[in-house]
Amino acid sequence: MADTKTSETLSLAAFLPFRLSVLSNTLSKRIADLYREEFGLSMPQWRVMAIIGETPGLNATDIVTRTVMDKVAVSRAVAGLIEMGLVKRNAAEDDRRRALLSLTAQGQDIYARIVPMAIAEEKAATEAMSGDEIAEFNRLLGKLADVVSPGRTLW
Amino acid sequence: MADTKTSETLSLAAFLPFRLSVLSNTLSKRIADLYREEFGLSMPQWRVMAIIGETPGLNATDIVTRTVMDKVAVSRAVAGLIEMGLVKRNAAEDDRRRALLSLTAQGQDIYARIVPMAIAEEKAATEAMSGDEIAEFNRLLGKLADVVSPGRTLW
DNA sequence: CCAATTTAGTTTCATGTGTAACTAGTTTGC
DNA sequence: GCAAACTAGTTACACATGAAACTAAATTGG
Repeated sequence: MADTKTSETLSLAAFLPFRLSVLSNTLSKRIADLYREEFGLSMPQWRVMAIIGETPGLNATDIVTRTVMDKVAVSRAVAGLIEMGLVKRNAAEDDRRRALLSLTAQGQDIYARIVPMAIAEEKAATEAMSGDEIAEFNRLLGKLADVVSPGRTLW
Repeated sequence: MADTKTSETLSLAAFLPFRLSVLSNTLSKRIADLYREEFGLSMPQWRVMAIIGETPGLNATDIVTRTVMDKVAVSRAVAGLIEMGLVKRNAAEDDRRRALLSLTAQGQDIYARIVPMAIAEEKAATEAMSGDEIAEFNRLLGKLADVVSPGRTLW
């Protein structure tokens, strides 16, 4: 049976993982540039600050699970932030391996200045959508995330 | 007026650029691992193959604009694919700087084997959504992309 | 108790990635 | 018709990233 194999072709431009990747990378890069210019923070550093600002007293391992960042990336980001004087560590009393992290006064200042910028970025990106559409998009994003990383339903 | 600045906090887990980034990176990594194990292709290499398979006869610059990849990344991916014998180049007659790219027979074989895998990945990721939801998600993704990179409405 | 194992976090090393400088070919305009 | 400017693609370099090995502290079990 000469079932001529008309090799199927894929439209990359319509391929969901590709579209997601392009959008996400463009957006991330834009935000990263902004924070780097404005505050000298890398994207990993900003993520770490964002988490500590939101929930002070976490240790590095907590940050790894919450930010889905690599262990090494977190370690380096924290080291940089401490050097910049934005974050401080306090050894946990019960377990001296664990270092509890929090923002310094200076770190809180910067955090307070970044948060509105972050919110503005998000608002700018979604400006073409109605409130309902944004909610729906977030809901569907959750469905995707849930299939792709089932464990991570912590949030 | 002592307007005590109760520094606002941001929920990283609900922050759209963050959620997009985590989802996209998880998905990309999964697909990248698959292609690397199965075919020894890096993600940039797979993207280049996908574009050439879809539209043979493009040159590197075309690929840059269509894949939103870096010039250098494309150059390196193409070099690797040629070395593997999956892609061939033919200098354009009218402009000898431009190298027109197409898949070799072997390249087409691999392409034909990857396409169904890619489609299956996409299907798996969207399995929790109805057809309408998928369509809606894509539509809203387009709205976001359109705001974030206005030029790129080529597709 | 204390040796063996586990866990928190860092350092090392090998690889990937982007910016900038470069080479080669083409177009422009005088 | 050719110097200057431009474009396609590659190479070099500097930096970012992640896996694996490592250090130090804590837990486990015998």
